[in-house]
Amino acid sequence: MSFYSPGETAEKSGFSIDTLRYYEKIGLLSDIARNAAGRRVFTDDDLAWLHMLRCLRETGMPIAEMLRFSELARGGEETFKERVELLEAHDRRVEEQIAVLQTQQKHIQWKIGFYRSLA
Amino acid sequence: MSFYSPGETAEKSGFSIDTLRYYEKIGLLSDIARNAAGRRVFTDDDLAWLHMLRCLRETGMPIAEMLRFSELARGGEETFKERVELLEAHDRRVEEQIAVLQTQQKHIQWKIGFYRSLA
DNA sequence: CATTGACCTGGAGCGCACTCCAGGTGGAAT
DNA sequence: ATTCCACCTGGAGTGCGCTCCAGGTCAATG
Repeated sequence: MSFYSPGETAEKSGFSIDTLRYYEKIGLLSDIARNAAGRRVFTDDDLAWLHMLRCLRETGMPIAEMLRFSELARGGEETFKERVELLEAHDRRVEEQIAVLQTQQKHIQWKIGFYRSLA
Repeated sequence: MSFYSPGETAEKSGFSIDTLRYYEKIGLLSDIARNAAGRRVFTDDDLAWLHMLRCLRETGMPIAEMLRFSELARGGEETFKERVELLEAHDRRVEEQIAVLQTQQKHIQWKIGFYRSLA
């Protein structure tokens, strides 16, 4: 079990088949193997990479930046520093997002309490 | 200081003038006063409402749902229950968003550590 | 009196991230 | 043998939330 059809991959990665095709087309996925019939065959490595992409997407990284990260990931060790910098910058943005959500969530909860107190 | 020009309102609310006009047009803002020249005049109440809208937007509520909330807010006390339900449902989504961000942030931080350990 | 600048309107345009579609292929099941 | 299904391609379309534009008004400033 280390090769996956597009359907299986969609299920495991949480991206739709259309999205997988789209990601390959724009260069987020490279060197996806094909079988004799021209169909995509995904490996465990592809799945791991998709897992990373999912993590970045769910934390709001724009596709343009994921593209930059993919380019770096295709490079060798000499891109480690830049990859770390990119991820650290993103990590700070995620931190900020969480802080905003927590602050605003307090407002919402206060508002709920306010309505409750009047009802 | 209880009347504000569109420019001041944009500055205080964090929405652009274009967005304020758009929000009025689609019905998120109602009964915005005008001066003799036909220009918008915002009140402290408008600002408070914009603050609420900002809170909902920053926590990812879609405009369609904010519209629903505005309708309820234009209603009287008899809509309190529904408003609370809407806000509570949203609160749960915000909770979920925060959880996702925190989980994924751990992955990012792990990845940073991983690259660091190889460098 | 001319210019400037903030604002007005209706409507078009944009950026992002998909998502859908038409038309076709190739292998497996009935 | 034919039906079915998952998949293929290039390209068009979608939904969201603004953002920009042309052309105009009005009050204040130099």
